[in-house]
Amino acid sequence: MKHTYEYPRAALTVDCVVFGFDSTQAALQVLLIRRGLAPFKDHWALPGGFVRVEETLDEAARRELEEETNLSTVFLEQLYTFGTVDRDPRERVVSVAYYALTKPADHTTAASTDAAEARWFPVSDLPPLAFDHAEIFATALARLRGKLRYEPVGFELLPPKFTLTQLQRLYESVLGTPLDKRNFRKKVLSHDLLVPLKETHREGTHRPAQLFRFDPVRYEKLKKKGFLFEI
Amino acid sequence: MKHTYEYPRAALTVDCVVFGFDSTQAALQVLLIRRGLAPFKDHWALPGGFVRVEETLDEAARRELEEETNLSTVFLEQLYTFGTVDRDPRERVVSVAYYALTKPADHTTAASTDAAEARWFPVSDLPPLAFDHAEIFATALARLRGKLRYEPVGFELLPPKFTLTQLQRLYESVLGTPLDKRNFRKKVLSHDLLVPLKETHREGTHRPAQLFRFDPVRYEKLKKKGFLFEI
DNA sequence: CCAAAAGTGTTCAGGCTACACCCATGT
DNA sequence: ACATGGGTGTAGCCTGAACACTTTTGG
Repeated sequence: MKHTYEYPRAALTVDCVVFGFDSTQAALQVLLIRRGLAPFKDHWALPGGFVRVEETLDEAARRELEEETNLSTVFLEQLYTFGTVDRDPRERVVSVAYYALTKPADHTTAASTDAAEARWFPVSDLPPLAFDHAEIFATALARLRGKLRYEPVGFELLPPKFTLTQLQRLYESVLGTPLDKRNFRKKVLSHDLLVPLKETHREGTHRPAQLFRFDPVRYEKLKKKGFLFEI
Repeated sequence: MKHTYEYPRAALTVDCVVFGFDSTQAALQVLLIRRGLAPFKDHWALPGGFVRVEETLDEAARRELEEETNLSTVFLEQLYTFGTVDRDPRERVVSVAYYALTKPADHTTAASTDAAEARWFPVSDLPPLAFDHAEIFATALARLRGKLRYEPVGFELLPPKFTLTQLQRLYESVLGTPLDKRNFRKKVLSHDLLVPLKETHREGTHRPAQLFRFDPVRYEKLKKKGFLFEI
């Protein structure tokens, strides 16, 4: 069935910048898919696709994420809308970009899916991207950096149980600067949002590390009182 | 001429939240237009309209602003894209919202224009708005509050020459809290971004106030060195 | 001389930075 | 016993908050 309008209309898509964190390599990563069709056939691109007329933008982003990368229940937030006229060579396409944060547990399921090839790349070493996806990615990374400083989103990138060193490595690789161990620990613990568990993380030939979990309930309470995370 | 597509497409619009500041009343204001057509006929709404297929989103926002309110050369930044399915009763409409900051000099020209009636309203006393424009406005105000704390955008709302008291009143009415006069002056002057002029602002029966201007060149230099405004 | 807003410094407390050593474990 | 990362405290500095009086003008 065809659809006819008085004036020409832009096509509307969503694109997602999906971040993941590899604790063993202490590297921030992005999920890309390889395009099977022209234009930019065989190039790497952000997962995304057309917005259906009966779904919201958020729903479209979540649907595409699930279809293309098999990820669900991730942190997802709208980023920016890209609307230069020639960003797609075929026709006018306006894209609402989102960024997503995923926990490592979801990673394995992510790669093993769908028709298109999906792969994690370290943000420090990305392949050339299709369309204006490099610009979208840069915007997302800048946003993640800003967000991480003021809101506790870092936990979205770690497993439910994590060590303070893992958290510090995450902050360091996102912000791109080394942080002082003692000051970092003092600061994050001072917020009283991390609950120490009765377990430890043992790995390698050294003292085991205390495991913590993030307390989202307590965070919601603090937020209502006009609280800033600030690290 | 008709335009036909394989799948139904959402219409794409831009809407602008235009802020102004009335120094004499120390009140933050928003520019609204009265709708001449259904739906929401005679309701107040944000200025905005359809995005043409050959113009970028930024261009569309600027064009609508000029057509509907006769404002040009204002600070304009993309805010958020609103895409719930039923936000427009007629059909699916996705709206890219912008917010704009205008200097008082532009205000007079703003009201006296175009077919539709345009008026400034204090943000503390808005009429009911059409569509989901109340939500868009709330998002814009929150964004302006955040932005003002970290970037020197306040000057976009003041005339080129202004007094420190005017600047303080602006901050107070946007942030919604009274500020300490001495601390405020110390802080803003410490950034070294305000240039004292050889003129004073005389008004009423009291000591005249020093006039300042903002130094955007110096700001650009500082910004490159990773500087934060922070007030 | 009175009313009204402009302009100006100091003190105190709390947070940020810098910094070095002992602890628990596996081999 | 040694190698490896885990874990801890303090002192100086700087920044933010609180706070009251003098100055300049017009009427």
